[in-house]
Amino acid sequence: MQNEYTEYAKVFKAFCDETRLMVLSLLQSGEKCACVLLEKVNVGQPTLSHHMKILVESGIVSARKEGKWTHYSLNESGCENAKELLELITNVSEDN
Amino acid sequence: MQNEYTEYAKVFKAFCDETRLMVLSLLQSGEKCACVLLEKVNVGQPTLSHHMKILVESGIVSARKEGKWTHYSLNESGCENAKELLELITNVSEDN
DNA sequence: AATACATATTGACAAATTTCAATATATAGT
DNA sequence: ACTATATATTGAAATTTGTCAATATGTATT
Repeated sequence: MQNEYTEYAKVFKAFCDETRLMVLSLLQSGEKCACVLLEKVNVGQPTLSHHMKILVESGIVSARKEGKWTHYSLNESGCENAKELLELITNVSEDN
Repeated sequence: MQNEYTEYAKVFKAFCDETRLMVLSLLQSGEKCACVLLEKVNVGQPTLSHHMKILVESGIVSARKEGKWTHYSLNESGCENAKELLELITNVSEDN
């Protein structure tokens, strides 16, 4: 294939791994640095880094570098976009 | 792991494959039988059947058997549930 | 500049997912 | 009962994803 849905799927992939969901849940209470996330989540540092990359690339999470640290936070417009996509794909059309 | 997020992830997995997104999009205009979906989607019959199983088990789609045919449709409460989960996981908490 | 620390990248392996061919099941029509 | 049709299941191959160990990069501190 390789169509519009490929792009949509990429967004939803952000949400279909339990480690990523856990990270998102941690970010709901505000920006967190990678080292804090690492303490809470049960994976090694390179694995977390990999998941953060997926979250950032899907637009759901923002990264802010500050000295040695990387601070992550929910990207509100990215989250909005995900919600809109979900609406788009699940809403029943009027003229059924 | 194996926690609440495992269950959430299962719901989002329904949306993270482009074939499944295409099927969902087809179902937006109303119930369709598997044979109709098969014509539109670029995978073989066993593969479609596999995807439909995932969609049904995630609660996003309902199946209705009628004679030889299986008719699939969007399950509105399942879709609602998915939207609520997405809210739940992306909403920034007040007391940030 | 040397060291320590935080994070990212690479490469390899393991596990999960997608796919198909072959086959099974179930129903309808003859 | 036989045949045709629609869908499901099984088993295997191919692909993708998640994981870790090792290493690289980049920043701060001494």
